[in-house]
Amino acid sequence: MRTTDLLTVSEVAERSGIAASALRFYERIGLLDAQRTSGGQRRYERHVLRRLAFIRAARNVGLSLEEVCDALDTLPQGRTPTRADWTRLSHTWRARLDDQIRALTKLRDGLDSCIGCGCLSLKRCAISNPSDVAAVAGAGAAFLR
Amino acid sequence: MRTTDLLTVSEVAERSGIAASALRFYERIGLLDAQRTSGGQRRYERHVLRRLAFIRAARNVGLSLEEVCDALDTLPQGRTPTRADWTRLSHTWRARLDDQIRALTKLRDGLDSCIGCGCLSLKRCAISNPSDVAAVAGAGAAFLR
DNA sequence: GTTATAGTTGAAGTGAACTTTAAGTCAAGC
DNA sequence: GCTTGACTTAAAGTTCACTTCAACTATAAC
Repeated sequence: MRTTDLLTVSEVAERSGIAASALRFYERIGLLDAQRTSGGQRRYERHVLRRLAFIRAARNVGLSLEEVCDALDTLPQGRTPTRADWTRLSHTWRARLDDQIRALTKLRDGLDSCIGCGCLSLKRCAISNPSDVAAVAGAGAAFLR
Repeated sequence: MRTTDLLTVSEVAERSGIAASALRFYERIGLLDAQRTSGGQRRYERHVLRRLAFIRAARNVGLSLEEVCDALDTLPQGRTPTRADWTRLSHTWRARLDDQIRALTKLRDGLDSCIGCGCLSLKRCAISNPSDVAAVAGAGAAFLR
């Protein structure tokens, strides 16, 4: 095994928990960079692990890869993000999480009252009225697949 | 406009908020039934609106169409579901909603502590550790698209 | 130097949940 | 009875986020 400060694709895959094929895919859509050996193999700097953790966290929060791209584009290229950078970015997530939690809670409470009243009238029922949830869904984001 | 007790596909689409193409799709996968006119056009009974409200609510809660099929298959065919039927079904949803709310809340609180501590160490951070969320994601369900 | 393992590419495939298209048919109002 | 708008079908297309494939090449350990 090599002992440089650079990581191979399978090392990054294992450490990040993201499949090698996904790493190549991310590179193709411009979400991830890699150096190359003389033979053309990828070698990753360690900071990609943080970037990947960021990407995964963002995906968990319901952002699409496109949104992650946009978010990361607002970060300074090359330097480690400052606390201010991080705070700015995380505000988006925070708001999103709050919205999702609110919508789900409302859905749950609506469900409770349905059970409680036995109304069976789904079309008037809170749970079947998805306006709040729809507002949260945003532009085509897939959440928690 | 006709004045029978049956609804056309576009009427159902408008009242349910589900596109006509989706209604045809649902019929193809066995999720929805329709009578036919002598000429072959679909005519829906009014109770499909409740079924569709159910389907939409289930989708909002994160169930896949396959799961919705399974859920609806546990309901008695033909008769209006009783309160017991409804309670049984909604238990699944309730548990799911609780799980999702818990996971999202944990994620949000982890994010708060990241901002608070300025750690920037995403890989050790609660928000980048998706174990709880992953557990909620289930079998390929798309949530809040 | 040989060999096993890990890596490379572009292109095609996957699956969920639909939507769109094309070519034609039906129903309602006048 | 004719026109207009709504309806029908099967098949192909779409989007997202990847994965799989086939054919080939590089690297590391011995």
